[in-house]
Amino acid sequence: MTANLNDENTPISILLVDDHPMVQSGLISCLEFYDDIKIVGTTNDGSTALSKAKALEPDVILMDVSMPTMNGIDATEIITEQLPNTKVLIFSMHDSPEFVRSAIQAGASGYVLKDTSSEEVYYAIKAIAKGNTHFSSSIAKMLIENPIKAENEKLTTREQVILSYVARGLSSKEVARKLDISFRTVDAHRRNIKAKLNIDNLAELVRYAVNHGLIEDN
Amino acid sequence: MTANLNDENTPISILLVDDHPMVQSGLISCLEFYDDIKIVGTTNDGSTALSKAKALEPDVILMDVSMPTMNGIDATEIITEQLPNTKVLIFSMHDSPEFVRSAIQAGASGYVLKDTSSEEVYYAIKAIAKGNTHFSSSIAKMLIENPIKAENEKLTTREQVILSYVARGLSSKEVARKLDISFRTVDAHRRNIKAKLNIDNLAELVRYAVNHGLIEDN
DNA sequence: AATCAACTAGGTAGTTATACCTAGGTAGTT
DNA sequence: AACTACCTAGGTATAACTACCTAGTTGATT
Repeated sequence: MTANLNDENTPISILLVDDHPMVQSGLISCLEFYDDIKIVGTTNDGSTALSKAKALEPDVILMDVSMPTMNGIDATEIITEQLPNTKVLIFSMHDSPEFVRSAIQAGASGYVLKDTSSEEVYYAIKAIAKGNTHFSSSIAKMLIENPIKAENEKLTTREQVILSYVARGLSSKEVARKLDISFRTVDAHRRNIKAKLNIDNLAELVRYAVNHGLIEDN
Repeated sequence: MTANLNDENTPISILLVDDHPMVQSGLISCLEFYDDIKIVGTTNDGSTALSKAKALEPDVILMDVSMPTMNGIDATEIITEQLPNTKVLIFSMHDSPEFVRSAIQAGASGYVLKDTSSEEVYYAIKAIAKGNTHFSSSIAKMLIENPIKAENEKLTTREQVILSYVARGLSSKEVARKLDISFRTVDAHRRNIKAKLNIDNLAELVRYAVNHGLIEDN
C-alpha cells in the first residue's frame, strides 16, 4: 500500500475512458495516490477516446466497454492498431465469455472487473505497461473453465449478426430483407447456430444472445 | 457549487450500497465536499445493506440495483417497509422501464443514473431527504412516454407461469401437458400476454421474462 | 491444384405459432 | 342480480419455424 516509483523516472501516463462520472472520480481519487502512474486525460466515449489517444499517446488506456456512440471494444481495436505503444486495459462490469473474448481479439492487454479493488487496478496497470497481461481472477478462471471455443464451435460473424436480429424479434424474412439475402439463407444460418450451440428452440437462443452481449438489454 | 448547510444543524446521514469499489470511492470523494450530508456507512450487497440500515438508521440510502446475493430492488422493498424514515435513492446504470417501475413499486424515492454528475446526485439526496422525489431527466421522460401500467395491464399469476415456461423454451403443447390444460388455453394465454405487453414476437417475450426475473439467467 | 470453412440458396414436408372468431364456468364485486 | 376478471377451450386459416435434402461461389490455407 505504499507509493512506488517505476523503473524509469517518468510515471506511466494513463487515459481514462468511462462514461460514469462517479467511476472516473473513483479511479482518479484511488490512483492519484500512486506517484508512478499519472492520469493525463479523461473522456467518456469511444470516439473521443480515439482523438485523445492520438493526441496524448498515453502508455495505458483504462477503457470501459459500454459507452455512447462508440463502445470500448471497437475503440480498442482501432487504438491498438494505430498506436502500438499504447496498451489497453478493459475496465468493465461484464464478465461474459464473449465480451472478454472480443476484448482480447480487439487487442486489449488486460481485463479487470469493476468490482475489483484499486490495488488490483494499480497492479494491472503496472503489469500491462511492462508488456505483460492481467486479468481479474474470476475472468482468468472463466477463461480456463470456458476456454475460447474451438474454431469450429464458435459462431461466425455472420451468425452473430443473424442471431442478434433474431433475438431482437425479427422473423427470418425480415432479417433476410435487412441483410438483402434470401430467407433460405437466414434459415440455414439459424439451423447452423442452433446446431453449434446445441439449442433447439428460439427461447433459449434469445437467452443465449442476451447473456452473451449480442443484444442490448433494454 | 458551494457547500451548504441544511435547515437543521445535523447533516443528512447516508448509507452507500454499491458493489463497485470505484463507484463507492467516486461517490465518497464527490460527496464529502458537501458538509450538509455525511456518509455514515458503506456496504456492497443488499443483504448486508439490510442489517446496516437497521443499525445506522440513515436518512438516505444510495442503492445500486445489481449486486451479489440480494439485489437493490428487493433490499429497497424490505427497507422501506421496516424503516419508514429511511429514504432510498436508486443509483443504477439501468434505465429500462421495468427496472424503474420495480424500484418505484419497491418504495424508492428517486432514481438517478450512473452517468449523472455529482451535483445532481447531491440535489437528489437533498430532495428525497426532504420527502420529495427525484428522477434523472431521462428517467422522468421515460416515465412519461412509458407510463406505469395500470393494475389491469399487469400479468396475472397464471400468465406469469405460462410465460416462464414459454421463455424456458417449451412449446404451447409442452406447457399444456405440464399444466394439464388444453394447448388452446395456453395459446389464448400467450395471446393475452402479448396483447398486455404490446409485444408481437416470441423473442421480445423471452427478453421481457428475463428482465423481470421470471426465469433464471443461466 | 486441392481442400476447407463460410456464405449463399433452393425443394419439400411437417410442426408450431399466430390471428381471427366464439363461448362456458367460476369467483369476487357492486 | 348484474358485472367483471380470469381461466378455460374449440374452429379455422395463415404465417413462421424446423428438419431433412442438395449445391454453387468465394476466399483462405495447404
